[in-house]
Amino acid sequence: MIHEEELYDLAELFKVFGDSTRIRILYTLMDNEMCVNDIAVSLNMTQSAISHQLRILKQNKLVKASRDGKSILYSLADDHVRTIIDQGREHLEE
Amino acid sequence: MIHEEELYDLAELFKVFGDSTRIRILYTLMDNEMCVNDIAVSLNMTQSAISHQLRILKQNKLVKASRDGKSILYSLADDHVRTIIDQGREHLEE
DNA sequence: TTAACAAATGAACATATATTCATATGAATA
DNA sequence: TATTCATATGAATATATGTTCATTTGTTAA
Repeated sequence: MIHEEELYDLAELFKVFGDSTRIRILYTLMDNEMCVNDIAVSLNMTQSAISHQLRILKQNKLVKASRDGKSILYSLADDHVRTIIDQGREHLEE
Repeated sequence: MIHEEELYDLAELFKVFGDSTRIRILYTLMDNEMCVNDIAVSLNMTQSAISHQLRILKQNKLVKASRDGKSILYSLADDHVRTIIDQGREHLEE
């Protein structure tokens, strides 16, 4: 049984996955952790745009950050990210 | 390996789940199939708003429709809907 | 065949949100 | 400690999208 409030939280969570920039960031981080600027270069977007989206991903506990010298390395927070993406892919494959 | 285009499709799919009205509709349909008006009453929304959202859900193959007398019954298209929602819930539970 | 009714549609509006641009922040290292 | 550099932030703008309202569509049942 799901409560009304939980459904809103669920929608919020999926909304985070429902943006191409964010999901490309998540995909980029699937292989290895990366710093903000490298992600920006990799996705051919500005540092600012990536930083804004990383904040949302971090708020929703989909990525985590750790400092490495001057840079901050981002990586996937846990395996749910992969699982949720995989389920989505399975749905699309039909 | 995921292609760029597939990532856009994934974002589109999750965008569908990322709206509270749509996810409430999906949740409502988890128990049993329902007609448009009953969904509207159940969620305390207009028939039009529900119909608009059902169209998006149908386009993305998350629900399917079948006629029953004057009404049209909607139901979940397949088990991926449940699985994706369940994965989202698991993430939230932490 | 036609009246009635449920659902679908389209335009308009309001709101949410992604990106840009300029700038601030803050930790590292010289 | 001062400077440098990567990242974060805030305001502004443009765009996307959800709901409403009025109306149309299309099927059922009389």
